[in-house]
Amino acid sequence: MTASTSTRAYHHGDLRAALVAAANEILEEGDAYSLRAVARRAGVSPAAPYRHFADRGRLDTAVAVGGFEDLRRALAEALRRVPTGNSTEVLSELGIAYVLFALRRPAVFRLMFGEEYGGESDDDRVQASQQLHDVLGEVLDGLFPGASSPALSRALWGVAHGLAFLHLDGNYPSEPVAEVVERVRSSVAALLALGHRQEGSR
Amino acid sequence: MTASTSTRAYHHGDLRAALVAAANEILEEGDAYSLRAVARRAGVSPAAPYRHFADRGRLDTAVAVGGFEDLRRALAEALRRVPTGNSTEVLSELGIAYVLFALRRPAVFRLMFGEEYGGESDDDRVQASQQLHDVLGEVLDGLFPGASSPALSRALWGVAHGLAFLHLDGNYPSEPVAEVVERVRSSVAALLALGHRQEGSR
DNA sequence: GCGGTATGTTTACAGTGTTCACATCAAGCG
DNA sequence: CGCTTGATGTGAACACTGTAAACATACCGC
Repeated sequence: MTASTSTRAYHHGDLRAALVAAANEILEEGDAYSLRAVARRAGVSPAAPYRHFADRGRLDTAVAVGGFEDLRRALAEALRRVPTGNSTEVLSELGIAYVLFALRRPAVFRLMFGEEYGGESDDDRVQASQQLHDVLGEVLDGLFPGASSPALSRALWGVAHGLAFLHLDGNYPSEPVAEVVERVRSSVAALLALGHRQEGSR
Repeated sequence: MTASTSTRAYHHGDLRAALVAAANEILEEGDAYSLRAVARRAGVSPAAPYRHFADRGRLDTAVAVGGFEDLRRALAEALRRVPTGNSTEVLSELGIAYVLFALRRPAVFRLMFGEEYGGESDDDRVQASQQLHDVLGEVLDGLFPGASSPALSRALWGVAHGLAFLHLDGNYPSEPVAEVVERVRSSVAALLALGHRQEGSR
């Protein structure tokens, strides 16, 4: 009745989920993150996680995948909040949600994009982020019918992603939030205004 | 007669520089990166680096700062290669140089942006990346006189930064290089074309 | 030449990822 | 019902890491 995932309940009752949860707690509290610390918080021995994850990297991947789902939810919610049709506002709101997510859960965000796990090409992490990319593509398709292209969605994701990292890395202050929001908004606006000026060159 | 840096030559002859060099070697060869590994490659004891860096994090910072300088050089060179005046091409070339740098030295690039060293606010790393930011700002000022704004330079750096990370993280294949170049170019183009369409919305 | 200080070494400790032999529990089959 | 069997967790162990402290040494200014 409880869970129905592949790994259900034996001794502990879905460790693996408990481990991922513990990892998120540690990351959010800013405590030192390690396989052992996660195991400790979940109340199991240091070797226990190895029954569910081949690697410390695999645990990281699981946490990252969860983060991607959360991020996707955050973006979807932002979309619901904004009046549809106004492309500038929609794009701004998406970018803002993206950056704010990064600032709200910096450690998870870093885990999501930080380290590449040398593992196989079927890496869940890549797949999860690909899904996110697809969502953005659909939104753009709705905003700019006909003009939507992988190139465009790439570029816009790039802006949000880049801005998020620049904040995380201390290039811009993360406080107060209102300023961050304004920074993202003005960046998107500047970008959208750019096309006009392009003519002048040559 | 040899060097004239703050830390000159005592026993070893400018360790610190040797350590940073060793670190870069290790990172570029993809070997396991650690304080001890760096010390080993420099031929000194594991404790020796502590005479030059308070922390492993400080070593990382030094490596990152070096990376920022290299990146700035790479961008400057790209600027020299491109016919001035054509804004689209200049921006494309800059973005390409940025992304290619990330792909050429992925580990260093990750070190530059990956982990935040909780240290003081006068972090060299932040300062070095700020310099990079300023350079981009000047270029934009030349390209779009009057229209240049922090917002614009933020956005454009964001694009390059985001694209670089998306490649590094496996969302896009890093080979062949020609495809990467094309991907960056088309992203920039799509972005610059965006402003035109904006009118249609309302 | 001498003393002091910058530099490097040795030794040591706690913490990490990982492995392996072992214990235990759930469940299914006889 | 009892036994095997495989999935799950434990304990002890190994090599490695970052870091600290006490010690050694070489350079430099006096």
